[in-house]
Amino acid sequence: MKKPTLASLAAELKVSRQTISNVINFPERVRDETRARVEAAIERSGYRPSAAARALRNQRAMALGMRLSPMRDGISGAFMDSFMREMVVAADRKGYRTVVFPALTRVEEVERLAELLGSLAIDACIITDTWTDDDRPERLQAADIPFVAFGRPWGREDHGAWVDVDGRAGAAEATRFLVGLGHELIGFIGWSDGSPVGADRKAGWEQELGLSAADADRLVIECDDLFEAGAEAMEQLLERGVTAAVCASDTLAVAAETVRRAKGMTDVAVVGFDDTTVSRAMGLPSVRQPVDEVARIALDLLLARLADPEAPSEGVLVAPVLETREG
Amino acid sequence: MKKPTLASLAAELKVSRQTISNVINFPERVRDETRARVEAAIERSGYRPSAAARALRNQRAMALGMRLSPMRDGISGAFMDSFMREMVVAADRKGYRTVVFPALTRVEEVERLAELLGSLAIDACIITDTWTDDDRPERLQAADIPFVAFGRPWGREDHGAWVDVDGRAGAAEATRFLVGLGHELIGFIGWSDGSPVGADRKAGWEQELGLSAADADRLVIECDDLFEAGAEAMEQLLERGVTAAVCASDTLAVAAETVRRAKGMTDVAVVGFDDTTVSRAMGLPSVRQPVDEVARIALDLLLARLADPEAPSEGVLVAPVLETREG
DNA sequence: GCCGACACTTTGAACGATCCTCGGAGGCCA
DNA sequence: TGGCCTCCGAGGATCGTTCAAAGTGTCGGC
Repeated sequence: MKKPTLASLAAELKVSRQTISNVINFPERVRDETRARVEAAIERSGYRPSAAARALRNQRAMALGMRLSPMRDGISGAFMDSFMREMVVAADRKGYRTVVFPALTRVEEVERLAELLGSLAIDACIITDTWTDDDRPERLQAADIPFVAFGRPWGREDHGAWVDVDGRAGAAEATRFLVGLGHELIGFIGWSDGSPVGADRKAGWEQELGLSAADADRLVIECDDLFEAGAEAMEQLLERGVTAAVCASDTLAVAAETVRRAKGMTDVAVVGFDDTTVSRAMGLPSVRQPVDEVARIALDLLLARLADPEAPSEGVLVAPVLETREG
Repeated sequence: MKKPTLASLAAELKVSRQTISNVINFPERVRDETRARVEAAIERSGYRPSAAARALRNQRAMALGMRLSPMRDGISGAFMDSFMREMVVAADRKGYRTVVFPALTRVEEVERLAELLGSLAIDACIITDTWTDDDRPERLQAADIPFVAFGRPWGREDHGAWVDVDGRAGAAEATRFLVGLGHELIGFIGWSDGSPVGADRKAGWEQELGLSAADADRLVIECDDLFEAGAEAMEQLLERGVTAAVCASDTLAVAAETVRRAKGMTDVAVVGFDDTTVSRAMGLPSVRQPVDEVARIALDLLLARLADPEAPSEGVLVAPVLETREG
């Protein structure tokens, strides 16, 4: 028993290929009785349209490409994985498959995407982890590769379509939460890697407290996004009299919280970022990035672009949510 | 400037399509001079063979399918993600793309795979997280879907091709390591979910110590794979006089280590499982599953199966490595 | 000078789905 | 009854690649 095709099914049912094709793609064009008969035959035979033939004929792969983001250190490292999950789910709902591929550098990423698009294996792509002066957007535009970015155009003019989470607002909300708990000296533990995302979060904290530059400097510690470094940073902040800390990641927050617990300081509070399983398990407040919403919006932007390549590209900023772990 | 195809390139170079095809697929069939000319033209024009047309003609998608494993709790949750990474890298090296898709249940996973295979979007698949009485292997066999499993056939007879890591040997090695450090009362913190993987690791510890059933019971605590539960378990083990603990995961091990540090017990030791970034950062010994090797072997088995569907299926057990964090 | 051997190269025919054009059946109105 | 329109379906052409088979041209041997 060979795999059924449009032609074989058509011969069997004594209708034309076109009729079956219509049943699948434009059911309203076919008479009810015929449609029912064809649908039954499709069901019975287990016929599945060949994605390859479709792609060839329609010049549409119905697939999206996405680089497998490199392994990250720390507890928050799984964050991009969860975004990828949501992206794949969203694409799936719209009938798009997702092709993942490895790449060591941004340049290689763009090369691979060009290859996949050129060979009609994907129609468009999603890029993540935009950075200051990231040149992928312009490379992709130059190569005519439709894309959407998770991450805004840090220091760029035109950047194509993008979605991002307002980290500044999230950090500000976390800070307000701590102020609401009665804290007055609230520190910030951030990243020392020059990440624009980290700078944005720090800005939210700073803005909310309206600190003088000198005070801000005293209350900030920037370090690697690692457990040990975070613990060290918390020790230092506590020595400086701080009673609460906003952290740029859950990795740092979990470390800070561990220090707090070790010292039994029940009047000290910590807020993290990314709402990871670990902070959730520890009952640690954390700023959640709504990845599902981000993925949905990103996909909508991408599909809009595919539908009308001439349309101007948009950027969307999504508000994060502080999970306070209360009631 | 449209996208070049075999035919357009051939016309431009005044050679036939087949010649260009040969340059790409069987370079030795083409005269050196012609080949050089064609290669230059390919380079210059940026020609890329259409994956869709190839798949259609060859009835080979040159792609593998893999379910996006559901989000896991805990620090070790990222483990399957790292396996997926290695799998994608290995496939890529052999010229295979990887298509990922979501699925809520094992049954849905198999359905999606059948659909992808039927529509010529993939040629084969990889399944992970095999469980006691997992019926995916037989479903896949019934549907004639080539596959390889990461995970052995727990309680099954014929299971097709598989690769797994010898968790029992890993736990035994961890235990030997602790014995070598002079520990005599070594406990085990495991999972309470009935996982065969967990049982295997526990068996390795038990076997190495040659305990009586009563003693073993007293030295084992099984709980959820969560930080809080692991910390609680460690507290209890310490009360029972244990001086070292083998843990079924890094999540539990990090929790146990945190308890140890909080109590300042420098003569107590903990060993984890999965060699995650967190345990690495804490300098905690951990049993590493060589995912890259597993992925390579899994892919080899899968490709062998595709090359010769009649060949008997194999199972391979890979030895894990204890990372002692010493010099 | 003819033949076969050999090394390349070309041509036609698939792979399976969809677009496009066209034809037949039936209904409606004059 | 004839003309016209609508609704469905039929068949050819097409997407870009590769296989199979047939076609060129060159050379040596007899």
